[in-house]
Amino acid sequence: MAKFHFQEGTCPVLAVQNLITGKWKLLILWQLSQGTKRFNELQKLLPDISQGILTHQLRELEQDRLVHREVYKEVPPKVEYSLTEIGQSFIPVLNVVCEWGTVYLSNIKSLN
Amino acid sequence: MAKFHFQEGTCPVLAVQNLITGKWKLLILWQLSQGTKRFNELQKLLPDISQGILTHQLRELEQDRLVHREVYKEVPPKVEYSLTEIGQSFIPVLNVVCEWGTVYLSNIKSLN
DNA sequence: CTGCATCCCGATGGATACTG
DNA sequence: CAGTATCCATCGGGATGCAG
Repeated sequence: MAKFHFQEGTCPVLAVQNLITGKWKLLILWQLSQGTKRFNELQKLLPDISQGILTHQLRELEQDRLVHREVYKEVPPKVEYSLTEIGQSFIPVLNVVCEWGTVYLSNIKSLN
Repeated sequence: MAKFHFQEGTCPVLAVQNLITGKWKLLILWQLSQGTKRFNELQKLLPDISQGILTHQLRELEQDRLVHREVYKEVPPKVEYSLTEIGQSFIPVLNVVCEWGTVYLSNIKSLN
C-alpha cells in the first residue's frame, strides 16, 4: 500500500480514501447521519443498492468502526444501524462534501 | 443511478462519491493541490500506482473538470497537470478530509 | 518523456433464491 | 425482517510492450 511521502507513517488521506471507496459508502453514512435506521429503512432509502451489497458495505463500515450494529433478539428480528462516536465525528466532513457537491453540480450544469 | 430521495434532482453526495471513487483520486488531487506537477513527478510521488492507472484516473479527473492537462509541444514531450478552478475549490474539502483522517487514525490506533 | 494498447486478474457490484 | 448463499457481470487495477 502507498505511503504518504510528505509525512512519515500512514497517510490520512489514503485512510479516508479506503474508508469511502465503495460505491455507496458516503450515501449510507449520510443516511445514518440523519438518525438510527433499521435495515429495511435503509433499503427503502437506497433503492438502487441490492440487499447483499448493502449488508456487505454495512459490515465494512462496522469493521472500520464508523457504524454500530444493534441486534434485538426478537421475533420478527430487528436490527438497527447507527453511527458510532467516530462515525458521528465524520458528519462535518459529510456536510462539507455535500456543500461542495452542490456547488460542483451547478458549476458543471452551467458549463454544459 | 440512485437519486437522493431527500432532495429533488441529483444528489450532491452521490456526485462526490462518483468523483472520488477510484483508488487514488483523493491522493492525486492532494498532490496537485500542492502545485502543478508533471506526469513524471506524479509517478514519483505515487510510486504504488501503475502508469496506466495514473493516466486513466487523470483522464477521468480531467473529464470531471477537476484537473487541467497542459501539453507542451516540445521534444522531449512535457505534460503538466494542475487543478482547475473547480479543482481548487475542492482543496478545503481535502483539508477537512485530511484532518479528520488524522484523528481517525489515532483513534483507531488507540483502540487496538 | 509521455502515455496509449493489450491482456490478465481479482475485487466489487448485482440478481435471485433460500433461511432462521 | 434481516439476512446468507450462489452465481454472474462488470469494473478497477496492474504488467508489459509499443509509439509519437
